[in-house]
Amino acid sequence: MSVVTRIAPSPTGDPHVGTAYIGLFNYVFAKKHGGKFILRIEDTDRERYNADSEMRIFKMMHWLGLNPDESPEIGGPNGPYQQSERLEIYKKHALDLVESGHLYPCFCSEERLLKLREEQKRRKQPLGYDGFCRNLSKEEAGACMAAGKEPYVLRLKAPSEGETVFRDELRGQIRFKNSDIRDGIMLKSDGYPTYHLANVIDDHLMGVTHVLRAEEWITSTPIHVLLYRAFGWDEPKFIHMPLLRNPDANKSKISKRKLDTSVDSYRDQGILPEALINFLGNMGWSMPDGREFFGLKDMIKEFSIERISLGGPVFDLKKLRFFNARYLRDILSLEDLAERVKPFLEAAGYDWDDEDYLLDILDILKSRAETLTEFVPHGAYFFHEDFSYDEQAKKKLAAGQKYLEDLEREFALLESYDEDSIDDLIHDYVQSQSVGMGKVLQPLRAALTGVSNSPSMTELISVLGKQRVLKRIGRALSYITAGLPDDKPQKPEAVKTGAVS
RNA sequence: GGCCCCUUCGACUAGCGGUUAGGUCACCACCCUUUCAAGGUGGCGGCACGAGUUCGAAUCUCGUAGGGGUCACCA
Repeated sequence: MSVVTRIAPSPTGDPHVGTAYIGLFNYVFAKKHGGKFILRIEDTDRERYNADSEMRIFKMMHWLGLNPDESPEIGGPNGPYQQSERLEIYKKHALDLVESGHLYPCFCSEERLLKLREEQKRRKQPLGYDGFCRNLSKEEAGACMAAGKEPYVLRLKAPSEGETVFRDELRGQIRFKNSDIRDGIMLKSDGYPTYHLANVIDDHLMGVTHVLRAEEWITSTPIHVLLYRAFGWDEPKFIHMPLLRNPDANKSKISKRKLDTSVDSYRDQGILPEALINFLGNMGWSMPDGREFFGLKDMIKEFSIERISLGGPVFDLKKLRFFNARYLRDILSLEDLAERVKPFLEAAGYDWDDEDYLLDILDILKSRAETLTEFVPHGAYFFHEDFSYDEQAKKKLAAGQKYLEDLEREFALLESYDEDSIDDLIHDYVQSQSVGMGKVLQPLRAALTGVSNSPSMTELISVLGKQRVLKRIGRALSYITAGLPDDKPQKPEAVKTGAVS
């Protein structure tokens, strides 16, 4: 049997990390077994529908490398892949179930339902439909329709006795008493199906063999099972993944209010898709050999659902950033890194003479950045000559005037401008002055960067090049003696972003 | 509240009857070092609890507790 899985997001807002998470496992599971991965859009809630969101879901999947084999974008043999375009299919199947007595029309008004719910709450009874329309005869139903009691809905006629048992591949048998299964609405009065109906019909028609979805669906699985059986269809295998959790005390289900759940937002913050995938791959799953760094291909190679753990994993930003940092400094090639960083630098208004200069900069900056965006503040002084000096730097400059004057001369005379020569020059000079390295290098750092923390001076001097170095020392010296023409108090942020007034 | 699921360091996890309970993030210390990182070394810290099964339980069973999910004309 060939494996078919699917991700079925609802386009109602920002592309969600939960979609990415479940999408990842569906994708990997399908590919592991040489099967197909389908992207289906569940847009049956026209109140919350958002066309922009749908586009962004497609983009997210591509960005993450979770490319579906069938989708609204690329089509496929079992389309359409947007549920809003499958209304006739649902209607036909729903009517079949009415015919066979598994679904029944319900004419109850919203007011009655509301009242019923309040009454149940007041009496502390279990909530749910009371079956008022459950046993209407055909004649009575017809009379209701004739009396203009439309629109009406179609409800599931859940068995009142016995139990519904199904198997979760990770948890084993799960049983529900049928009396606990409510007569839920399957077809809404606007002609759209609810999740349960649409999901079952589509999964069957699209040949889905394995339903990997979040644990929150376990309680509605018996409804789905009842539907499969009512249709006379084989059930797929159910695999319920643990729920991603908020990092709060209780570890509640991941939510927008407590955590940034937008994949787009992480992308904009400079998180790499590889890092996000890798991070998500470690949530509730582990490599057989304990490896923590792996890509999609590795995960496909080693994947098995037996290694899924069921405790809900907390979505920990710190660990995500750690993964991202590892990709930035150790896993991506310098050239690859450059391509990823460029859009962020360009957006900040930076430009550079040549590619090699950029590569050099990234090489010495990459162990200091956890996200792509951090290259912008960290790299500010590489791209502008008119940076300001922060308070620390100003103090260092004032204390180091003599050293700067000497070094300006020394560097001007330096013939071979490479790291070794620079290193020698500095060491010789420091020795000649009989002072600590810091006494000399801190003012120099201030002069070259405007800040008091930076990469190694030798690297910096080498990467900046002789011209810039001399120019900057000169500028610093004139600042010391005269103050810069625009020597206004600078906010630290101004330095960070590279913006100079 | 009913029903369902879950439970190993603060977080992510390894473990699937016999281990000094291992690794990673975070945190702390030290080393390296001109500063900031990175890196190296070490440290802190855990089997929710109680019974039972067994020669032997983190691992199996039951109970208790705790947490989560779900009870919509949302998915």
